[in-house]
Amino acid sequence: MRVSRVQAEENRQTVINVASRLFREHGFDGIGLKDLMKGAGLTQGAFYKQFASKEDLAAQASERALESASGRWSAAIAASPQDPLGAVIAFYLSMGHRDEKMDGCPVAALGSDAARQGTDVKAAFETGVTAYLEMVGNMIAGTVGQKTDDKAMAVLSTMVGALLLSRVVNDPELAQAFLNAAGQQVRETVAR
Amino acid sequence: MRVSRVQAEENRQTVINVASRLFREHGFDGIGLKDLMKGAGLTQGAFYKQFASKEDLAAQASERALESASGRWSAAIAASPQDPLGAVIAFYLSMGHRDEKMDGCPVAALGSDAARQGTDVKAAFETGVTAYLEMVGNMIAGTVGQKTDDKAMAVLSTMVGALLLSRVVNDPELAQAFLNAAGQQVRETVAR
DNA sequence: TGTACATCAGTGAACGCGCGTTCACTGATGTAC
DNA sequence: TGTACATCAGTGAACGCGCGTTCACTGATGTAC
Repeated sequence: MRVSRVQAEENRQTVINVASRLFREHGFDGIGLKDLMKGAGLTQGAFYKQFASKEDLAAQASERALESASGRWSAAIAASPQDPLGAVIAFYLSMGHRDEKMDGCPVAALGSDAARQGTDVKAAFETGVTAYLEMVGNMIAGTVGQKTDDKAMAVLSTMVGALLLSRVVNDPELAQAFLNAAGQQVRETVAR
Repeated sequence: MRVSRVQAEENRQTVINVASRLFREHGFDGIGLKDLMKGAGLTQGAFYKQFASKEDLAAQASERALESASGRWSAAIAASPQDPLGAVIAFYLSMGHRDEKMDGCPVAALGSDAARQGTDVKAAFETGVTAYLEMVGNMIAGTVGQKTDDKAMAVLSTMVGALLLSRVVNDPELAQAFLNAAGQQVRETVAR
């Protein structure tokens, strides 16, 4: 039956939020519309009243996931003004983050998938990644030497790569070693 | 009809080789057994005479992809004994590599997917990644300071992350900037 | 070496299933007067 | 403010399709003598 406009918009946002988590956990191809809608307390038939296609939702969910991840970075930075880099490293390069894809970095969780998607999904990632870069750039600004932008891109690359590598191996010790080595290099890069 | 044992083994290897390329291009969930077998000149019915399941093939194809990628590294290193690092950076952190997933690094192409797979696929990645690390470690051995293992892990993380990031954005200039920034940082890390 | 027979890699159709998408219908919401 | 009607978010079944897997069958290969 019909539902108020406010309720409909709320439902729409819930679907996007749920999808941003379930896509990160199972991949774009690893979860169907039926389960995505069920996660939001709706049935699959309602899907096409809100979204043009599954790929449309994938793009909006990617955007949401990246916003949410940005929020975690800025919260960590704001909470530790004396050592923002340490705070970011502590949550991003942790075994907890490795084992929790659903609420973690979308680039590590969905990067390989996103590379195969269309322009809209990549646009969402591009916007999100640019926001990450700005945040990282602000965090490390003031250091001398090499351009801040380059440093920010290198730092982000190292952190994303280490998290991804930590997830594709079984051995927790090797996973931890990647996270540690990346944290050390990031500190050195920023201090350089 | 029946085929000689030699031919059967040859067919099996062809399927693994084809799968190692098509999985990298489309993801584990993005291509079906019918197309994988067709790529090897066979029909889908023959699949279960050679493999226990699709996941079994995924594990073997992952192993093959990582071996093939390792071969490219060692070839680049062997071809440029005066500047092995430069040779590795030149092919790995290039727009050509960004645009060619099928023959490229399996960690960037399938890492997010592999993180969701079972123990066998991750074991293949772990073995391959360990081989990568040994090669990188040998390449940068002799440098002073921080442990070689840590440097190798940091270098690999940076390169994988930069390639992945270069692929999730639409803008070729931003993609190129990630590759450049990563190359620069890798050189500095190794020289440190 | 030659013959008879068992083996089994490969074929192609079929299985049940879940996918993304469409659609007729429902009934509360929103609008017009 | 109250009434009549149009709108449309959500339901649940159905669509065609391709998926991973199974299976009866084929006929060349490999083996036993």
